[in-house]
Amino acid sequence: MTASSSGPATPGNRAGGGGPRPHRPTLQEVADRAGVSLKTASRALNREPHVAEATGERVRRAADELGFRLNALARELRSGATSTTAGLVIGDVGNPYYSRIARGVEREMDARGLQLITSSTDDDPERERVAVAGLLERRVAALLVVPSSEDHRYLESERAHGLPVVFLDRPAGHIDADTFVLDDRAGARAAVEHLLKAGHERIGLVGDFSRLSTHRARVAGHADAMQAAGVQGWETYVRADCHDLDAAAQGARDLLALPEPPTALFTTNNRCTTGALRAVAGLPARPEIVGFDDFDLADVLGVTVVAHDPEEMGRLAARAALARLDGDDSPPRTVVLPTRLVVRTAPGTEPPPVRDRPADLRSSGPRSLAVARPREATLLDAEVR
Amino acid sequence: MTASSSGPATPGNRAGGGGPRPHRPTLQEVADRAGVSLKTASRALNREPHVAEATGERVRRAADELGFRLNALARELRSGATSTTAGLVIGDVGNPYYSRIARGVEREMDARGLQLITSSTDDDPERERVAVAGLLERRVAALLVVPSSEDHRYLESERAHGLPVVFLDRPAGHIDADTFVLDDRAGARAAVEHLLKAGHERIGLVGDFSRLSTHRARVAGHADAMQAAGVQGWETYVRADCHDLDAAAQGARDLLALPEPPTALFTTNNRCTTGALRAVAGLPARPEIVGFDDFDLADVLGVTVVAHDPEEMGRLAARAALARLDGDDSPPRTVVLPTRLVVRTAPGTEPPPVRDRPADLRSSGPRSLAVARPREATLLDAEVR
DNA sequence: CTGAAAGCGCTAACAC
DNA sequence: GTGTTAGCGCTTTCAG
Repeated sequence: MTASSSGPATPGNRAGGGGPRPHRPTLQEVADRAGVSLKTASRALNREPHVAEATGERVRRAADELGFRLNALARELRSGATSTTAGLVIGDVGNPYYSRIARGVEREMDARGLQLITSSTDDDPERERVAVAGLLERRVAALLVVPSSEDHRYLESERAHGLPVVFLDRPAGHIDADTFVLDDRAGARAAVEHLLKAGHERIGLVGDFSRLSTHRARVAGHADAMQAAGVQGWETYVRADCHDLDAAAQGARDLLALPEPPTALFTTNNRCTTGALRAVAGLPARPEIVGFDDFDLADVLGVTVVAHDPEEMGRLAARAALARLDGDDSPPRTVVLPTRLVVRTAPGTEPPPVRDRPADLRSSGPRSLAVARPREATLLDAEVR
Repeated sequence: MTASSSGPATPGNRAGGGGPRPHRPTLQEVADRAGVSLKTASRALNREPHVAEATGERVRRAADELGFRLNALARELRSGATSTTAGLVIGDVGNPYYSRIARGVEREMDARGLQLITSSTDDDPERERVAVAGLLERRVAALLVVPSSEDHRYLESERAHGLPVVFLDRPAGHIDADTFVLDDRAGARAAVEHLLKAGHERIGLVGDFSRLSTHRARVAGHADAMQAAGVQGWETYVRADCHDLDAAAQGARDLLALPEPPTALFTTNNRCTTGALRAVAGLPARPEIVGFDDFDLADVLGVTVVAHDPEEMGRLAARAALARLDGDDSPPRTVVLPTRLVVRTAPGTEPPPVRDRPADLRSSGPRSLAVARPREATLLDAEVR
């Protein structure tokens, strides 16, 4: 897409030229104009007590006339070690999953008067490092991170210096800090058990980067279900490293092109689900799809999903960080948030017949509203394949 | 959703208690430890020239040992009027439309070394005011705003003080500043003409808050098409103020419950489209839907949309802001980005027969890749209903 | 190549 | 209720 514009662009002289950049008024100038001391002006503008009504009014008028704004940089430098910002490092704000996390975090921080600086890393460990460094220099009051890297020892000293550090979505490496994750393994297991109960045996898996712990945990859950059902050779049907829609669609197509193609797919996140749905759209024999992550049109499309609430995860993580700021010095905890299998039927599609399965499988139906058990970072252990 | 956690929360003493908050090392301490002056330490850590290799190395080692981080607040306070942050004010990061804008802005700012502070306003003018004030105090290097309020004169003095201010998605009020908007009116007109050409006459409209200029412009485009086709009484089929999915679904249901229900719907943004799709899912006679904004599963669902690229809009706006920072002092411009009608057919659905329409209508088909014409904020004039 | 002094804009701590 | 003094942590300026 291109666009026309109604004015020619001037090359521009580097380093903040651009016409006369007028002077920004300082507090001292406001004070002078109002005929008071610097400190009185400060008090008036910060609406501190012990300022006469008339004086305060005069100062505020002077400030308005000058177009004055308090300088938060100076205020925060002077009055403490941390700024009134919080930092959030995620994979990609453009991805609905992360953007809902961001929304939840933002709401809580906003309620506390903190503005949120968000950085997307595209799940690149190096970019995570750079983003975090920037936030630390900026003296954020709290730091929330969806880890891409494997080792977060570099944040240990920050924690020791009193910075609240909270991890989301994936456990951090080699650091003992507050962490909020989903019950990836149980959620995935429930999804695959659902497909097994519906009579499927050749169940394909389309997943994200294999280096991501969430991916590994979800594959582990898939394996749990398959092994419990006594299904062999499921590893053939696993396609990982599908990080975008096209890769996911291709992964799904590859699976369906196998000599004995899968009759169902488990897609391990929202992008994989969308990609797979594209791949199977219009196919005569559309395989059944169960996806991890709920999405807006899943009900319309009748797609069964492993649902959870990313915004809530963001809120909880933010609240934990704020509690630390308020002096909570209890030991770091890992909170495992439950998932919920939401079974849906494609419109105009008869649900496939449910074949009888062994009892051990039948007993473990959808984990509706399962209560999370605390688990200490065991998700990292999910080593499968 | 609830979750259990593995540790009790302590109420916490206000104001940054939380165990012994150790001292954060300063540059002076690093310098002392390395046995150099403060200024030499500064030069070494900022990798400025004129520092002996050995000296630099010694300083950086001392910094590492102390866990030192430069303080961006202090640096930026000392070295200029603006920080290395940029501000973005949008409706809701959790909404894919805005989050893609945010992504585009973030990419450009990141390339320039600016971190992005994002605030969601829920399209509330008062919250816009508060968010902007916070960003200004923080001395953001540039400010990008999706306007919720009607009057942005309060930003004129900031612009005069040299702050690049750019508006996105909707024109600002009473201020002459760079603006990037969509060709809402033409896009809407193309959408409705498409439906008219397909033989529909009773075309419902489900839209957002009527106070939003984008809504008004899209209704105007709807009106353009209806009037050109000589269709009367279309106003009966307009439902506005559907700001969330439920409201949109309800709006669609209301329309379909009319004595003479519409046979097609034009939904004026992604939320309205999703809501309407929910409302019509499973209906025996599903009305045809054309939506403003493309979305991930539109192809799978076979929904015709008015497509455009929010991320690109974000990038362009960010680039314009950065150009101003680099001294571009050309007159403010308004860039109208084109939309593109993407026609899709629902899977398993025969496209409805195309009735013959008057020639004036046939001549104005889908505006595929229409080139935008510059327009000076005329979108605000879209007064319909 | 290195250092000493000054001060960015504001608030803390104490006067008065 | 108001003013004075000092200084947050760093970079700038100017000397060596």
